[in-house]
This record gives sequence, C-alpha cells and structure tokens, in this order.
Amino acid sequence: MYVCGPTVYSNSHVGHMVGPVIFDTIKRYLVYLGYEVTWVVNITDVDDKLIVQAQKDGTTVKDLAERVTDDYLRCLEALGVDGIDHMPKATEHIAEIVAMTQGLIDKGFAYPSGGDVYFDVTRAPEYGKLSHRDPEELQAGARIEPSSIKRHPGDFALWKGSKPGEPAWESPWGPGRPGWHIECSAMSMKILGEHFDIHGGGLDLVFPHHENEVVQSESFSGKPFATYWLHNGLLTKSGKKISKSDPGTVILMGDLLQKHDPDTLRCLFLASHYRRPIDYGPGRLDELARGLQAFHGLFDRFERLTGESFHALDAPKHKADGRADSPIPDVGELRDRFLEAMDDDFNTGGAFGELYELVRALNRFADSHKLESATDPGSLAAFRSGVVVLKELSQILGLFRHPRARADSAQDKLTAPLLDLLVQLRTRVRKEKNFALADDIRKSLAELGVTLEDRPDGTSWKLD
RNA sequence: GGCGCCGUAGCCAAGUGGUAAGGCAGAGGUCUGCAAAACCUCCAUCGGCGGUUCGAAUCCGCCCGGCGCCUCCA
Repeated sequence: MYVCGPTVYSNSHVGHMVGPVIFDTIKRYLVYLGYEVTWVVNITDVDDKLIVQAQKDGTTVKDLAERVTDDYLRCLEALGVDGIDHMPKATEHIAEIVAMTQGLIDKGFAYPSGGDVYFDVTRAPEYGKLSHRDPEELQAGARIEPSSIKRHPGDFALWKGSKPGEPAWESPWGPGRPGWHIECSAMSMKILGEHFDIHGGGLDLVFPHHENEVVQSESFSGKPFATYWLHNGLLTKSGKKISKSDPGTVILMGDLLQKHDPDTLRCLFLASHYRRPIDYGPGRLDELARGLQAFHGLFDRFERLTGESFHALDAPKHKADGRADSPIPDVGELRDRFLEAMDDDFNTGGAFGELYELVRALNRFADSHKLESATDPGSLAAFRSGVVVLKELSQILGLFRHPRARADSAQDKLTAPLLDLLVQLRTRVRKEKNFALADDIRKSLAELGVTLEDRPDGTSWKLD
C-alpha cells in the first residue's frame, strides 16, 4: 500500500492528517483480517516550493525539509499513526529516479528538452484514464501554461534542469532535480514492486499527480500499476478547502494537538466515510469530545469494578482470534455489524456508530446485573469479556490507545490525595444527613472543575 | 466550458430498492437525600418536481443549492 505523503515545505495542517489516519485505520483492519500489509508513505523533500520557502526563511532546502518532516512525524505519532513501514525520501532516490527517466526516454515515452526531461503524453493513449480526462481537451482548458520547450501542453517534467544556486544532482541531461511526480513512481516501484495493491492519497491528487504516476509507471514497466485507488475526501473549513495556498484556511495540526485529545481528532476523520469531505467548523471537536465521554465513563466504570485498566487490556489482534459470541445480549451481533461496516469499503462512520451501541449494551448489562453492589463473579466475568470486545474493535479504529491526558495538572502529588480527603469528609457529613454542607462541597468543587459522583459503592471524583 | 462529488432531524452523520444506525443539542422518565453518571422513552420520510417499480432516501430525467479537480495542494 502506497500513500502520497507531504511535500515538506511547511508544517502540517489538519488536512494533511486525514489520509494518514484513514489509511492507518485501513491497514489496521486489513491486518486484523489477516493480510500482510506493507505501507509506504513518501516524503517529497525537493521541489520548487521548498526552494522558494528556504530562500524566504534564509535557510537551506535540507534544513527546511528536516524541520518540516519532524513536525509531520510528531503529528503522526500523536495521532497514533504507527503502521507506516517505509518513508522514503525523494533526495535519497535520485539514482532510481534518473534510471527511470532514462528508461522512459529509451522506450520513447519521454524526451529531453532544454536541460529538462518531459513525458510525452501523446505516446500514451491511455493517459487520462484515472481522472477521466482527454488530453486533447486539456488543451481546451487553456490553463496549462504554454511552453516552447514542451511538445504538447500536457507534457509534464520528469526532470528539471537547475539554475545556479538551486539543489542539483548530476544526470545525463545536466545538473537538475526530479520533477514532481516521478519520485512516487520510482520509490513505490523500488519498495513495493512494479505492481501493488493499494494506492491512496487525497482527492486533490487525482489529477495531475496520480494520473501522471500511472502513465509513467505503466509506460516504464509495461505492467498495471496499482490495483485499487483510494482517494480520501478533503478537509474544509466553513465549506472552503484547507490549502497551503490559501493561508486563511490553514489550521496547524500542531496547534490542534495542544488543545485536543488525539482520539477526538481521530474521530473527526473517522466519523464519516473516507471519501466524503469533512468540514471543520467551530465546536465540532468539542462536540466529538463530549460524545467520547461515554467511552471514558465506561472505562472508569470497568476500572472501578475490576481494578483493571481498559488501556492495559489484552484484546484479540486478529479476527480469527476474536469471539463471535458473548454472554451479554447484542455484543456478538454488534461486533458482526461493526465488521460488516468495515467490510463495506471501510465504512468507519457506520462502524463507529456500532461502537456506541456496544457501550450502551455493556452499561445496560452492568446496570441490570447491579455490578456495583453485587459480587457475582460470573456476571463480572461476562462484563469483562464484553469490554474486551470493545477493546478489540477500538483497536481497529486506533482509538483509546492511552488514557486520556488530563487538561490540568492532576498528576501532581497533592491533588489526588486532597480530593480523596475531601470526599471522605463529605461522606461523613452525608452520613450525618448534613446535605447542605455536602452539597456546598460538591458545588465548590464543581466550580474548580471537579465532578463528584455518588454511587451505591461510594463516591468518586473526576476532573474535566 | 470539461470531469467528478455532495444535499438525510437544530447541528454532525450511517444507510444506496422493502416502510430511516449512531453522536451532539433538546424534552420526559427510572435511579439518587438532591445531583452526576448510567439506563429507558420521545424528537426526520430523506433539496424540489416528474418518471420506473407491487414498493425508492436508495434507480432514471429535469431543476435548485453547495463543493472539488482541470494550476501548487493531503
């Protein structure tokens, strides 16, 4: 599986993470089903944009690329995108790119011109098949800049001759750098072979990038390139596409990660089908976070009842190891429905809905069996097995990998013991039926962001 | 102008031929000393108009509205 990664000239915005999270989930699911998946995401670290930006910043292309790549990797890690097997860089594959370019010239699909090398789209009758475009009509669009060194306006550069001061590598056509599309063909071919199963990327890459990848790859190898093309919908902000070339729309991923839980952000991308556009509007993330509370409520409940942490649970990693049946009503069926949704073109939105139903089924079971007050080992074990199913399915979506980070500093040594102490005192007050004082304590704590929950088996506190 | 996508409750969203998942918000209820949490119940006929069909949100046509690509873009 090959997914187009970023051109690293400026830090990642939210939109850049849609694809990685979606394809991370797709890989998780394929692995869950028992497939072996090798996932490649490229880093394009040389290109006109980088040259311009580096000059603006007064730095080198190399430094800029490294800095932006680091930001990208940090975002991936924060979001739990950990299934990428290879991240090849264009600058480390110049030899392959040159060889492929030469091969295309030898086969008559490309021609050198003025220090550049262009792919000749008229030599590939199938050009346009991916994006349903007719090369002749591309001319009619007239938005392609005319160039005297190109034979056909639709021809695209495989190799660009360099001007003095620009990053350059030696080649049979003089010093230069790769064109934009060739690195993906060269690197996917090197790592995955001439033909592979899945190629992904944003919807905005269909043309010209993927179209060009297909022609140059198939012209070179004579074999079909990717079997399946998956294009994820784009992120919009108030209806407008988020794009680096439209600075008003850019929302930096790094900024969002400061304020929001990674699970919330994953849900933003997974709550709807991957092909649909996702609109990022005000309050959207808060809304999702409120919804996620139900899960955390169940995790807390599970921990109170069993002493085990949901996050430490060991759940089946493969479908074959999971259990289809459950002593708890609906659990087996909900698991089936979750998997059916995923089987249907990775319908994460539908699958996500089943997860909520599963939470409700588990709470319903815990309520009806009075798990808080009874000590029936059988019921507790059944509850636990149901929670394991929840964990099994959550893992597929890459959710709830870690306990939620508290927004405050509850981790300090004093807060928890002090709150415990207050709760103890309040419990005594309540026993004495001094509800006015007990309610005062609860109200004051609420103002500090501490919520108290009185249960049959005691009182617990939680921080917002 | 060409290619393509979308329009489901106040908001987000699944469903693509058999009488509408789920989430947020809202209303009522159970539990509770009161709350919180949890659970239960309620809240849409699917942009509009025609057509096909025993039957359509789901298929076809037209119209209205929004968006993307055709130029760098995840």
